[in-house]
Amino acid sequence: MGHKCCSKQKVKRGLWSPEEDEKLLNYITTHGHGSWSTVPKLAGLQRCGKSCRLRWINYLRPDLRRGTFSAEEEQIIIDIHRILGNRWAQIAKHLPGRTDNEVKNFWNSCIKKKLISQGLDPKTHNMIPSHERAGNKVTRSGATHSHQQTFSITNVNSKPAMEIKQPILPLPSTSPLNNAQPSLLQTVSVPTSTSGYENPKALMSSLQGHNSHDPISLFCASPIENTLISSSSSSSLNPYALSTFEGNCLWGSNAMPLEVPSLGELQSQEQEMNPSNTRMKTFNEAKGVEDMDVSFDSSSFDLDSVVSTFLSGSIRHDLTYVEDFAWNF
DNA sequence: AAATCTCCCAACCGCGATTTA
DNA sequence: CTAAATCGCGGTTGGGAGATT
Repeated sequence: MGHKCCSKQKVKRGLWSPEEDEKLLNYITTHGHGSWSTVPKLAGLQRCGKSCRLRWINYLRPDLRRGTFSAEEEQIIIDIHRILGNRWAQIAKHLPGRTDNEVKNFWNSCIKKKLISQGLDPKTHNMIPSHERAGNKVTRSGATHSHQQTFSITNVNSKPAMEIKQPILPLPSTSPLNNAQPSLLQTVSVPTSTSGYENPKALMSSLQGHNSHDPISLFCASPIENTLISSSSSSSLNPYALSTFEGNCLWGSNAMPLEVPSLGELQSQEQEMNPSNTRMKTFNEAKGVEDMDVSFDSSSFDLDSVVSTFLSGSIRHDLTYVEDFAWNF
């Protein structure tokens, strides 16, 4: 049975021969792929367009990196997976020259096992309770909350500061974040006057003065995150990790959801200040790096910018997070 | 040395989203 | 506006290579 998309023609399947690779490579380098469905015919291949596309993306593209993943790449995958879950394409975007397929395979064959051997649930990135760890069995539920220590961000109205005593998500002991940034485990005190939240810039300034190099704390405390968590777009996040957010961060024991501007409100503020600017800019874009496509629409929020910020903070310590966000508040 | 097992990765499949006619 | 075509993504599979028995 062939693919639906090319059921009319006879198509070859399975591994690609060097001759086929050459044909496809030659065709695309001279003509570009255009419509993938026409590529096989024009390139003289008995393959379906879908297969050609996959072969190009995963193997023939000249900008592919290939080879074993570095420790840094591995940590990036783990860090982003903790936030996004199995969003391989999104994760791969942060690893130049790597494909989603490659990242997925690497996760399934290596990282997953490594996390399990460290007693971590690869879905939630939380510790697996010892009684569930026997035989390396990883249960889908149950491991989520048990080893999470509660920390709270107190209600704006009840206390003058919020405290973050734990990283919002547990980091593996091997995480460079743990080594490089002991401040992760320190208390962060951030003035949380109402005006501070009405003016995101003020909040950012507060954060800049307090542990501004702490990605996790800022990740938790930023108005953007609060928006994410409290909006329907939270489905973009790793649902397992998200339960951690909900259980221990914003809706924890004595915590109340913070009153922060919604994304829409932030956008309109942005528009008021700079009406010609229809998009928010990421740090990368502002620096002229490849467009990361972080345009916003009314219903969803692209996590790339958050992840970029998260990563930039964990990798580069020479810039403040306020700079990294570059929200143009 | 042969048979069997295990692991890895390239490729396939199905589905939802987006684009096009 | 709608249906068809196309694209892109994530889950899964199957075969080859190396390890083990």
